[in-house]
Amino acid sequence: MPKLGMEPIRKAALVKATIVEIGRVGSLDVTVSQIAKRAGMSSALAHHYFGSKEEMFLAAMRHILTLYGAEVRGALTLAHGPEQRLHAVLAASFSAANFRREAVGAWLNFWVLAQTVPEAKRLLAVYQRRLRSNLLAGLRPLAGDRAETVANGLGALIDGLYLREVLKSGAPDGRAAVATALAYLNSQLQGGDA
Amino acid sequence: MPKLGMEPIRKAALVKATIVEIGRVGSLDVTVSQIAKRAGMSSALAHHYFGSKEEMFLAAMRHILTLYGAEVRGALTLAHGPEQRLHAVLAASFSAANFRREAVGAWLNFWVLAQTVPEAKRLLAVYQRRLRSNLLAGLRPLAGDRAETVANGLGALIDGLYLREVLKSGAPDGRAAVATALAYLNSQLQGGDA
DNA sequence: GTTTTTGTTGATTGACGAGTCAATAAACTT
DNA sequence: AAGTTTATTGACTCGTCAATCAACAAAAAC
Repeated sequence: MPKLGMEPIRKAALVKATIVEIGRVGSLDVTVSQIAKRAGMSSALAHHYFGSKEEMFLAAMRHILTLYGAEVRGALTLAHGPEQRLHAVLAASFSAANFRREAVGAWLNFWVLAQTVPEAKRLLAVYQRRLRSNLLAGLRPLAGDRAETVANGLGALIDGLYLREVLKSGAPDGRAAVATALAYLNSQLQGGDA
Repeated sequence: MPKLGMEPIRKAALVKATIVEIGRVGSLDVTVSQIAKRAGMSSALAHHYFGSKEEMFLAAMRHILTLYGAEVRGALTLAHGPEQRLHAVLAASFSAANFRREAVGAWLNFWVLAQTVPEAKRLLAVYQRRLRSNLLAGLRPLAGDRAETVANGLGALIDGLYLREVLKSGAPDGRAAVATALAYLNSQLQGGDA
């Protein structure tokens, strides 16, 4: 009973399942069969649509980055003025969605993947450039020619805070992370060159 | 020709080989045979001494953390006064040794491992506590009751800067990372609560 | 209405890998 | 010297898994 036009549906289901399985197992040691089963199809079909497991990983990574980008963009449309825009970026970075098991597993493992798979490294670079550009847009009116420096530090701080929240024992606390990042921001904006 | 007392020698060689192989492959997808071969013995012997691959990973992680701890301690003995002590911690965190392929592979993969292996998470927690305590010792004389807050941010910033240096395309630049961290520090110390 | 395209899977291939075991040998113990 | 402990490995077990293939089915095209 082959309904036509299944390809996008199947692919979307596989991408979703890939992310869920990576989160469940906590590593890239997931089998195509596991993924396919969760997506409700045979492993042969998964190979049919993606060709290889690595392609599935990369598609999953693209999806994660797309989701994050959409969240940031959504938050930005509601923000007025540089301060609010910066706050929106921070809030999106530490949103509950990013602390779900699937997202955490995806991010940590994609960092590992970026070491060896050039396309993964490229995708991460795209994300970092976008984050940087968003930060700069908010920072330039506030920090002038120091905007670049502050953006560098703030970008790294975001990643570092995320890592800590994710690896610590209790439940992650996005609000605390936002507060720490804002404290950094304020002191950089006040202090001048220091 | 079994010389006695081989156990510590073999174990040390295996730990070293484990770290090198993880760095070479860029993931935990290394086989015991690869590790054993690099350490100059049969895979059976590796199993004889460690029992399982996971034990090898954990021993390697302990070793990496020990090395890092030693480097920090070494830098601290030469430092006089809070400022120098803080600088020593930063310099040790972004030393050339930590940017070698093996160390990078180890850290990234241990973060992943910490998601699912409790002992790995415990070891990382130990490292973070030590880093925090070292930072606090330097910060308390300078920041008073804000030392805790600053230490939190600085610890996260260190991890984040490391991640960025490691994932970026060119050669990592430890000096720039130290500079960024110092800028954070100075503005936090000047600005007060902001 | 036959050929082509799209969807789908069970079965298979070919390879690899963690962990075990039996066997060998040298050193220490008594 | 007989027995025990330590060192060491080749061969093996048992399992897994990515990727391929042959085959079947339905829709679309011609």
